[in-house]
Amino acid sequence: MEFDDKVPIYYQIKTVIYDQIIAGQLAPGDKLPAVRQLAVSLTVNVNTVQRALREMIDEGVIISRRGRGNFVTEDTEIVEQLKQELINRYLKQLYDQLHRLKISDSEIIDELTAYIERQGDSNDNNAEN
Amino acid sequence: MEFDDKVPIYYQIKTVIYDQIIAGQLAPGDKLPAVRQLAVSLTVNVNTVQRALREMIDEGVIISRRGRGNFVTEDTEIVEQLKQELINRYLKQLYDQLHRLKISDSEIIDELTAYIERQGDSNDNNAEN
DNA sequence: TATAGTGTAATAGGAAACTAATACACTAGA
DNA sequence: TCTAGTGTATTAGTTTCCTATTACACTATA
Repeated sequence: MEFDDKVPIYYQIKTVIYDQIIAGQLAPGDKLPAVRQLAVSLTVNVNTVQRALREMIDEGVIISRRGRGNFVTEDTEIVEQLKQELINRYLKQLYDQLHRLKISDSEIIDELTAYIERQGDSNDNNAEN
Repeated sequence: MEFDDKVPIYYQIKTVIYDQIIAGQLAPGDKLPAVRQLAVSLTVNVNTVQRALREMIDEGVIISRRGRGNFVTEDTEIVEQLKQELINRYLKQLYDQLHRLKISDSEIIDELTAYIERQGDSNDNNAEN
């Protein structure tokens, strides 16, 4: 997999897995691929995968069962909270970035709308989950 | 200044200065603070400032005059291009992030609108530059 | 009970970012 | 011409992230 060299790999792995959980590709209770398997498919060291998992386990999103595997929590409350937190983080990021450029609230929405009109043609209908 | 420990400091410095140029706090032709001064005010090493400047110089946004200082380019075309590039980069980032969560185009706009309604009260009118 | 599959831990080494310190090169002005 | 203010370069040392390797602990099952 390709990584952004400006951000720690372990952190990007965390993002990828969280995205999959929220997008539903990993449902509550699902077993994750084995750490050694993840390491191979991400072309990364096991320790790096482990570091990402460590944080997700500490946050309660992933449940680790020694000898069995890692699982997505069955607590849908936690998953929902994670989703809201991520959405909010992403929105805040954009809002702050554009505000620093002295772009007004209404312009921000206009810009995003225009961007989606431009780029979003082929993806206007893929949110049926 | 506070930095995000997930991103190299030199890169964040670059972002701050670009933001100031686009927001107009640094106009075309303006002289930047001396590198040693910047290092102090950012509580960072001179070399780190220099690394950020190096990239901006290479990109043509900053003009370096040995013995005199660093200046914002007077080529407003370059500044305008930079602005469009940054806006697009930020928008793409949000769009990709939310799409990975399987959020549809229209929902993205709804979410952003709601976010601004929530958070934007105190800043609804600060884009008069 | 042996073995394969799983998570976890620890050590050593390399690369990138950052700091610290020093020196050099150029410019402007007293 | 001297000096202060500026950008630039170099070297050495620290920290964080990442890799590689090896070992250990637990679980399920043949």
